[in-house]
Amino acid sequence: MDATRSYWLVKSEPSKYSFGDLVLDGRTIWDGVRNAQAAIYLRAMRLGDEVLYYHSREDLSVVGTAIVTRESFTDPSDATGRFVAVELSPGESLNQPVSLRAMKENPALADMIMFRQFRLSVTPVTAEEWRVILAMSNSEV
DNA sequence: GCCAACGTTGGC
DNA sequence: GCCAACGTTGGC
Repeated sequence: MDATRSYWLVKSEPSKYSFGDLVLDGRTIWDGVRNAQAAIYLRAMRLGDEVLYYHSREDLSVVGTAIVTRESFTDPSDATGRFVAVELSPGESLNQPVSLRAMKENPALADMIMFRQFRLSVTPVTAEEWRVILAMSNSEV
C-alpha cells in the first residue's frame, strides 16, 4: 500500500471482457464508459493507481488487480468527445476471489461506494477497503 | 430471465 | 425546463 496512490474498482462482465482476457492482452483501453459520474472517476485516475477487477453478473467477485498505465484521454469510441478512457494493465490474480456477498458481510466494507451506486462501473476504493479486500483474498499485494 | 434502480432522451 | 418513456446495468 502506498499513500501517494489512489485505489479504484472497475466492473466488467466476464463474458464480455474478463480478468483473464486482460492478462492475455497485457493491457487494454478501458473505454465505453458512458456515465458522467464514472467519467469523473476515470479523469481522477493517475499512473500507478491500483484497481480491483470485479466480475459482474456471473462471478460477482473481485478476481484480480490492475494498474493504471495511461491516464485519461478522450474515449476514441465516443463521438461526442464527452467521455474518457484510461489504459489498464494486469496486476495480480487473487489467490481466492472475494465475493460480493463476503464484501457485504464485512462491516469494514459497509461504506463502499459500489454498494450505494451499484450500477456505476468505476468507483473509488479507500486504502483501508483495499487492504481489507486483499486480506480477504489471501493475497499479498 | 426478471426487474429495480437510475441515467438519458425528447415531446411539450 | 418538466417529466414520462425508454434503455442499460447488474443483483438476484
